[in-house]
Amino acid sequence: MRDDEKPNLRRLPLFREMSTPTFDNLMQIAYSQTFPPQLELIRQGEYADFLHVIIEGSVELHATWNGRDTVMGVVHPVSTFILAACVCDEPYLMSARTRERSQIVMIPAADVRVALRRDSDYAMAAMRELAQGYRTFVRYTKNLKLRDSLERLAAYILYQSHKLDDAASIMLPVEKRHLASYLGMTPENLSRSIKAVQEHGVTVRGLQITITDRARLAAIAVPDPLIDGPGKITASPLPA
Amino acid sequence: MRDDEKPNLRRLPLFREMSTPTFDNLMQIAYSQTFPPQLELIRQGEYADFLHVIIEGSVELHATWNGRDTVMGVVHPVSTFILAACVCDEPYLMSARTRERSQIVMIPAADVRVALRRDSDYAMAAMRELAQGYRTFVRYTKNLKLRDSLERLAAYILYQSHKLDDAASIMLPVEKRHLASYLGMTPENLSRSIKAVQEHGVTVRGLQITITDRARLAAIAVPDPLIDGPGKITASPLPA
DNA sequence: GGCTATGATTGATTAATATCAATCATCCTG
DNA sequence: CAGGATGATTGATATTAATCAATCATAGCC
Repeated sequence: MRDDEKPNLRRLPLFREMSTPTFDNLMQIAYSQTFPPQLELIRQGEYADFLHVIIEGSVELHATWNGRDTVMGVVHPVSTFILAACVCDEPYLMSARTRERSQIVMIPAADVRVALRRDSDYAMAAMRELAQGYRTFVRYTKNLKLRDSLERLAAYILYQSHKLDDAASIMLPVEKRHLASYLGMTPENLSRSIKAVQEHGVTVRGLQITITDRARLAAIAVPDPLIDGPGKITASPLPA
Repeated sequence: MRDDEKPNLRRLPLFREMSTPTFDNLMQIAYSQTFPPQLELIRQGEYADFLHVIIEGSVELHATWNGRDTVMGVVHPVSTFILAACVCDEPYLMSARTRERSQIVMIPAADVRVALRRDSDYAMAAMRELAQGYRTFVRYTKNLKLRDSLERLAAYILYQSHKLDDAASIMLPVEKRHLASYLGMTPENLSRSIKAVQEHGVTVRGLQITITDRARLAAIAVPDPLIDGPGKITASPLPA
């Protein structure tokens, strides 16, 4: 991989605190690659060969069973994914595909495990990353189990706005049918929920959503940091 | 805490590989307590004061929002819970209550964090525990999003049997309404699903469930280790 | 510009699940 | 043993969400 890409990685929480020799060693065997859109990077069930770090673009995590498919999350730069599978040396539980042209750094999982054993600061960072990821998933599950679909949409809008300093207007970062799947509903249902939520302090035009009455929207969403997350402080990590 | 309780803890993956001084030090400040049934040990939103280890009994993890409540999991001996909150030094995302009279060892979270920094083997073990817990939650979420309620019940029965060496007959380990909540449905709905599943290779009397035709049941459940877990190999860890 | 592919929306319908109300077991207790 | 609590079940109904089918935008693209 190119030298000018390394500082980006070095800034990541997972790599920030590791020793320089360990980092340089990992970087020598890591390689960087740019993938076209819609490419399946990882298929669930395969063994974890590489820790992936997304540098540019975005990657969607999804899961399949018995012919059905659901979006589990989206990973944005700069963060790692499928750390858990690498640590456990077990099969991936989710698949991953690029949503757009994306640059990914891949580090062989075996080398990651060696580095973890050798560098305790690195292990601490990995531990924190996994703990964050664990909590992200607990919140996601609470959202699914405790809110119905209209409430989930309202909370999603409110949270997206909150991440942007409570901006009144936001653009949906993904196609609507992918958002629908992520929120645990069908595209048709999302369409109707979008119509319904416009009775509660929101106007929608295409992918642009404007909050006209935050209090009314919040009355539906009942935002809660124990579900929606801490706000604009950190990027959400999503290992696997 | 009593000396004769320590070997039980020492056997835990999380404590097995740590150095003896670190372990002894932690044990000096840890204390063991027996709680009555139905006692709220942890309330979601509070800050993580203690890492909890369950020695005897069982503990239910649940989550609350806007007056609704849902069961997120059950923890059995010997395992830890709410590790993630301790590691992150952030509020608990779930509440925990004893299901029966239970013995719990509590280790101050601050001391756990110190021990993690000092003992890299301990950090490695915590990392693995968190990775396992993360994966457990990914599977749980996949189950909720990809299967409908009858399929979830069928998979649950099949998996409980599988954990007991494919025993033909199992006893439900929890009250039905708690199982219903865990499986993401109402008690009434579980009742009807139990009736429905008896058309597919199962007979139920009270809490006892007998599989009469495994293939027929599997045709509904479509068991998958990427959702249901690895089988009878390990106890499922559930930190937080 | 018209054509085509893709995704979004809408309407009609069905299926799944929740809710409400009542009854039925079961167990515990006095 | 009767009475009372608790949880399970059942039936009727309402709500929610999924499915099916069609239409509608939009964005390339020739």
